[in-house]
Amino acid sequence: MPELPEVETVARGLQAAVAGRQILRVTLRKTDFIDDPAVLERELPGRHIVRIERFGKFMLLQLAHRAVPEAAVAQAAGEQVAEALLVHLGMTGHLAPHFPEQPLAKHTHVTFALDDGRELRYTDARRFGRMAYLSGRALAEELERFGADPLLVSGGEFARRIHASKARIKAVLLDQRVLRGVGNIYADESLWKARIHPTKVGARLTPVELESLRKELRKILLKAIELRGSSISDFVDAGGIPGDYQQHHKVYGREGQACLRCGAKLKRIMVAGRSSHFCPVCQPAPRAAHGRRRRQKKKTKRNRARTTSNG
DNA sequence: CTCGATCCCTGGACGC
DNA sequence: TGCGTCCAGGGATCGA
Repeated sequence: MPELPEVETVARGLQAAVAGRQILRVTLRKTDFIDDPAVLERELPGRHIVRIERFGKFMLLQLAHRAVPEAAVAQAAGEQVAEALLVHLGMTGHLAPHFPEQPLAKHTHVTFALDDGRELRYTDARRFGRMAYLSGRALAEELERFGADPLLVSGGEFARRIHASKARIKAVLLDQRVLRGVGNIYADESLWKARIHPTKVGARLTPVELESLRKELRKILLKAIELRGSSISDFVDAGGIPGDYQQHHKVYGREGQACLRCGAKLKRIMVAGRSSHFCPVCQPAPRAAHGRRRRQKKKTKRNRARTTSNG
């Protein structure tokens, strides 16, 4: 299941393989995962793929009407992208270049014919992915929906974002509006490393927990990128090669096995509709959320000045 | 704002 | 061998 490290791996592979190429033709088959198929057919032929980068769990294929010299691309890095093809791999999406004589894989739904004779093919058995051509204001607005990149976010911003949520930390980590790119595997792995129970409320994390979580999450993501992602189910990179990080999973998929830190039996529970793997000893359960009586003796009413407002 | 439930979709695991 | 059932989960959506 592609999360940040897997998408980063694919994006890097595509950057090396097809950046600079021109799209000549677009062939669509099933299209229910495409925002507006007609727009793809109308806009993409003739476009040049300037650069491919990752944005959260999306790949951004930056496009232009004419070829852009490499030096100019490097110089423009980080600037506002004018137009792009957004590709989300969902659970089973693959995007990779092929030679036209290679047989079409099952569930190939989109083919881009390139100017060097190859084809960029998108396959997605379950079609949980998404594809959209966006430009200008619409593109900017789409990208603004997402939170901070967990590799780049500062300690202050990370703390502010997590602390702003009353949801359980597992749900917060999976919320793409808070952080972009974290999915189920890396959420569980980072919580285990930081010794935080998945049902602990985000707003109740201590400063120490927040900083530990940010640093461990970052380290885990970087290590996973280095190993080209986790290949469980059927993830492979743009060159068809699986990743190796699944060998390093400490809790994900290890329900019932021994915690590698304390030996306790790892557990799995559902949080926010997703299975969550954790160590019941290393990651102690938070105190019941409703246990907020006690201590109110005679303080009675202090300041009732809480704004009921919102934002 | 946050929650759970439901849906999307197919392949793989499992039981018989 | 084959069939039915359950499960995996990112994200959208809906009602509570």
